[in-house]
This record gives sequence, structure tokens and C-alpha cells, in this order.
Amino acid sequence: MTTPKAKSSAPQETPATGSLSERAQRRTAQTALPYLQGLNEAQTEAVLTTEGPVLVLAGAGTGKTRVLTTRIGHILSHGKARPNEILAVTFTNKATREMKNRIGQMIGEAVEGMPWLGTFHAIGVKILRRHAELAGLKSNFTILDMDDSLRLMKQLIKAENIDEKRWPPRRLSSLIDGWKNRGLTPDKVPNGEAFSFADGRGKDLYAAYQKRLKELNAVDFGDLLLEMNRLFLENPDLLKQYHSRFKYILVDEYQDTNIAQYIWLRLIAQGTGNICCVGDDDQAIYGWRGAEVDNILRFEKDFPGAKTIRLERNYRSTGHILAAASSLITHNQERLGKTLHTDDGLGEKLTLKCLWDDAEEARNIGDEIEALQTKKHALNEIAILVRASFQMRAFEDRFVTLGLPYRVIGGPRFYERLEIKDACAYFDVALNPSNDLKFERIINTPKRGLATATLEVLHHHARARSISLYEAAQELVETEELRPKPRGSLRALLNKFDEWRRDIETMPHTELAERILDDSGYTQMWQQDKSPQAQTRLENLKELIRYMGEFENLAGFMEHVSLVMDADANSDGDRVNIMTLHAAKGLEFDTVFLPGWEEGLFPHQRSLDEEGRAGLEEERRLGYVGITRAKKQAHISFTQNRRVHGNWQSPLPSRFIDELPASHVDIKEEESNYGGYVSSRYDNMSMNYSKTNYTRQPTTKTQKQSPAGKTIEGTVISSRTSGPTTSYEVGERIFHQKFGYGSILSITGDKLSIAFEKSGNKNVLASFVERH
DNA sequence: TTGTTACTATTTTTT
DNA sequence: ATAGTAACAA
Repeated sequence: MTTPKAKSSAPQETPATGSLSERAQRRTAQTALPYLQGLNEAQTEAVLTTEGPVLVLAGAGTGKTRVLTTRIGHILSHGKARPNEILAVTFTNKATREMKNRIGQMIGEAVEGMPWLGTFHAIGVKILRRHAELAGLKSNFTILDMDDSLRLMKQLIKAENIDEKRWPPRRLSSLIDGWKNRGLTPDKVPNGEAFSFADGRGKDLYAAYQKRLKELNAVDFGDLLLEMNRLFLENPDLLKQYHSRFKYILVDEYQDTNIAQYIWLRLIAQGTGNICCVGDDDQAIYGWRGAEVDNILRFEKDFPGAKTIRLERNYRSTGHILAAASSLITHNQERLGKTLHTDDGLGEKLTLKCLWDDAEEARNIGDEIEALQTKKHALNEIAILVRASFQMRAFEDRFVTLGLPYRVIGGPRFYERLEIKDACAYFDVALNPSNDLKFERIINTPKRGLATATLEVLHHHARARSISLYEAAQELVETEELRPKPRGSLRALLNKFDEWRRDIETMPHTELAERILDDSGYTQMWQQDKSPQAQTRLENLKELIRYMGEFENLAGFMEHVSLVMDADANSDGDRVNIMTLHAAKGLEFDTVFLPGWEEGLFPHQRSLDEEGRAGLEEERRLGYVGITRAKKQAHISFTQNRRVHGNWQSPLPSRFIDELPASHVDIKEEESNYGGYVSSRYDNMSMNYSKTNYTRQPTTKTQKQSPAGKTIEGTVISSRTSGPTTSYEVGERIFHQKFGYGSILSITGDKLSIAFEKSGNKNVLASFVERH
């Protein structure tokens, strides 16, 4: 991913650190240790400084992963620790895989022996399973995904007679998630915050939710960390055990750690104190899900005697790209500060383009890509990075019509698909009948006549006797409580589960899985479905079974599904990559397109509203991440019109555009498909955005009388162009290409607020309308 | 109990 | 514009 091309000129220009003797030792080490070949001084230092706390500030494209893996290789090959004595934590499975591969290439067989290389969550599961009893769980506890936990919360909200409309389960979910990220158990939730849901019942709901999880022998994502922390805090002996086990600790993407993870790391690091955190405060983009940039900013205080090593030599991008990114990020105040530099050439400038709307943006980028394609540019080396996933659609539409192959990264994940979840629910229940949430999911899928009414009865019975739904079902089919029809089909279902369970030990698991899907009627359900997606769903199910074959048994497979699985079907071939800026972190491409740089979208309005300046800075870091993904070319664009929630708006260009240094950016004109019309309008626009000053962007409320006599309130973001630049007058009737006829409500600079006869009120640039 | 229709609220990023 | 939900009819 972030491999710097192995440069033949081994010793780098990086300012040397340490005493002369240290430097001399390092130099000798470089010739003695072949794996240090090609590392620059700072990188070498980061690899060799194995003892004590170390913070490696690794800027974008500075060979972070390489340092991390080489460091592990170094520790292993020097016999400083055995593979199972190194704790290496990452955030994503992708990163874990990457690291495993790299270490494998370096050391060979050692990878098998690195059981403690994984994501925070995966390691959490591992530790929790070992000591489940201490956490009040059975070691076969299930891990709830978002779906399950949401369903559970919904049940609780209903049970409390709280209005679902006013207090949506989603909100409770994110609230509890936030608490868990901060390491707060129900009793520790500050009272003030507890009131932020359902008039003060938030805290109780949280407690009830946790209680219910225990009853179900289940944990959710947040618990994996929270419970692990509790385990260690309540059992100091156990913690000591792990202290002596983990000789070296490595943490990737430290800037993304949340408080719970931070607490955990501090607990674990109390052992040897050999903790090495790698991160980049300029790439902290997960604040919204609880990540604390502060963790990395505070590192030196938290770990006294910590050594900070900066990696600033960039091996990825050209000079222009690096300069633009650096300049953008200097607008942030809260940063440790790094100066990236490169020895490579300036390369090509970034390009900037203004387009009419998202469709034209997609058309334009599509054309650019086709042009690149004829120049033999690999599609795999092209990426479109968007702020929000809804932007992807325009590109997908366009690429489909062009016949341009693409892949969406980080879209709906494989295991999140309906059919995969359903299938897994069947497998789950077969393995563990007391998994109520999964049982509930499939009890009436496919339709068996076991809907709300029957489920209600089951719930009551289960609650009353405090048994699982499945057990309740078993008891109820023996009684007269259910009507004959549902009773019959319920019995049939239970019998099938009995059969399947009988075969778990004897039958090969893939065969059993197939049988479950067939016998249950699930396969048939999709075969009979004539919707266009039904076929892909069936194929996905086949893929699931195929993937399952790579595991030893059903249980082993299911463990992976909840945490690890992200097999992507169309990852092969030469394709353009489409993804969000978030998903792009850690990746690199020759050419990167950055569409949609508009106020409100990027920076996103919500970040601005909810997080204020901190939010803005995080958005800016997102922009920094985006630009630094590019190795050779970066193309930024923005549109003048975009639909938001179904209606059209005319956003201003993103303030980030004006934070780019003009000397590194080329302003491109759109190839004019419409004769001179486009370019003349464009001139107008480019003047407008380069002069706009955003430091105190006014948002003015305008109140005007519409012709119909009603008061219309609209929010007009005024541009700073001085004086009216148009000759239009309020009340004038005009025509607009897209919106049709309308009359002018107000004029702000060259922006018109118009009441359209058919499409409502819009703000439009004067150059887009004509008199009528 | 199921399927339909109408309405409503919801639109960022996700381990 | 869309999805998800609630109310209603068959």
C-alpha cells in the first residue's frame, strides 16, 4: 500500500538525529541487517528504537507500514521476543492483512505464530473468550452486529412505552455507542447526558440494554473494548499475566484511537513500557465515531520519556501535490506540525474545474478517464474520492453507460447484505439456538405464517419463564396455545433445526450450509423472486458457501463473519476505484479525482454545525488525506448546482479550494460542448470563487413576499461579490434551463433568489437565467 | 396474516 | 428521491 519504491541510494537526506556514535551504529546496522536496506535515517531509527515508548509521526506516504513491519521483523530476528509476545493492533482488517502479508514476505513462517496481530476488536474477542466467566459471559458468547443491537434497542424502547418516532432507536444506538467509546459503563454516564434521550431515561435504557445483552450471552462492538477493560481493571492478576506476555506493543493509526482503546493501551503498556504508536495527527478523520486526536497530541505526556520520531520524507506524491496538501493543512491550528518534502520532481499541477451539476461532473470525469485509458493509464491506478456515498451514484450511472469498469470500495459490505445476514442467522441458530435475535430474524423468512401475533406469544412465554425464544417455541408447540396453522409450521421449522443440528458433527460444513438454505426454503424464496437483484443474491449465497470452505468448520467460519469478513466479489480486473475519502485512507493511486468540493458538502454542513471549528479542521484533514492519495495527478472539481434531499441548491465552492496555493493549481475550462455559452459563464464563475472570502461567511435570512402573497423564508448564502453584477430586478419573470419559468424574489450580488413556477424556490446565479 | 398503500422522516463518514 | 413504517383492506 504505502511501500516506497526501494531507492538504490540507501542513506537518505533526512536530517540525522542522535549522537554521532548512535548514527555510526545505525550505519553499521544498515549493512549488517539486510532488511534495513533502503530505509532512510528516520525510518531506521523508528525500527531500531525498540525499547521504551516511541511515537512515530508518519506523514502521508512516508513509509509508515514499512517501518511497522520492519520493526516487527527486527524484534523477531533479534530474538528480543517470540512472535506470540508481540501485540500489534490495527484498526481495519485490511490493515491487518496487509501487515501479515508484509511480515510473511520478510520473515516467512513467523506470521502463523503471531496470534496477537489484529484489530482492536479481534484481539478483544480473543481475550474475552478466554476469560468470559470473569466478565459474566459464557465463552461462546455471540457478537451482535449493528442490526441486531438496533433491533434489541427497539424492543427495549417499545417495552418502555417510549414513542419510537420521537426517540428513534438509531439515536439511542449512537448515544450508547458514544458512551462506550468513551469507556463509560451505565453507572458512569454523567447525569446531564443521560437526559439527552427520552426525557432522562437514556441511562436506564443503557443499563437495560446491557442487562439484556448479558441475558442473551452477547456483546456488541463497543463491549469488546469496554468489557476487556473491566476485565483487566477488576482482575489485576490477569492484567499482570498479559503484562508479562506482551514484550512489545505496536499500534497503527494511533490518531484514530478512542478513549476506551486508549485506556486499554495504557493498561497493557504498564508492563514493559515498550509501546510504539504510529500515526499522523493530520490524518485523524474519525472524530465523529469517538476517536480522540488528543490521544496522539498528548502522547509525550502520557508516556514519560517517550521518543518522538518524525517521518517527513514523502515517497509517494509529486512536488505540486505535496505542496498543495501541505498548504491546505497549515490552515489547521491543532496539529503537531510536520513538513513533508520530496526529492522527486514537481510533476503536474493539480487541476481545478467548475461544472454545472453532478451529472456533468460525472460526464466530465468519465471523459477524462477515457482519455487516460487510451494513454494506457491503468484503471486500477485511478480513484474517485467522494465526501459522501450518495455522490457515487452519478459516477456509477455514467460509467455504466460508458461501459467503463469500476468498483466501489467500502460500499455495502458483503456480510451486510440482506441475504448473507439471513443465511448467517440460520447458521447461527443451528449452532446456538438461544440466539434470540437471529432466531427472530429468520422465523418468518421465508414466509411461514409466523408473523407478529405468533411472535408476540413466543415473546411472552419466553419472558415469563425466562428462557430463550427457541426454547419457548419448543414448549409452545406441545400446547394448545397457538392456533393449529402457525403451530404446524413452527413445529416443522423446529424439526428442521433438530435435523441440521444432528448433522453438524458428521456432515461437511459447506454441504450442511447448503442443505440448510435449501431445506428452509430460503434458496427457493429468491429463486421465485423475480426482482432483478434476486439473481445476484443467489450468487452471493453461493459465494458465501464457497468462502466458507476456507474454514475448518461452521463455528470457525461464523466467528470470522461477525468481525472480519469483507470479501469483495468484483475486486479483480482493471477497474476505476470509487470510494469515500474515509475509505481511501492508507491507499494510493496515480491519478485521483476529488469531486464535489462545495460548501455544505465538503466541508460537510453537519460537521460544521455539530463540531464547529474542530469539525472544520477534521474536514480539512479529510481534504489533506484526499490530495495525498495521489501519486501523480489530482483533479479537484465542484459544481454549481446540486440536489440536496431532492431539491436543487446552488452551493458555493468549498473554502478549501481557496486555501490551495494558486501556484500549484491549474484552472481548467470545461471542454465546451455547448459552444461559447459554457466558457463565458465559466469566466464569471472563476472570478467569483477566487475572490470569495470565507473567513466570516455570512448566512443571511431573507424574508420576501412571493407573488402569490405568501411569506417565504429561505436561507441565502450570499457571495461577496461587490454590488449587484446583474441588471435583473426583483419581480422580473425569467427562464432557467433546468427549472423553467419563475420570478425573482431577491438579488444578492450575482445570485438570484427565484420562485420557480414548477420547482419551487432556488438560489441561482444570474448568468444561468435569461429574461422572458 | 399478508400485501398494499400512504405517509413520514431522513439522508456523513463505520471498526 | 427514497426507504422505512403504520394503517388498512383482502
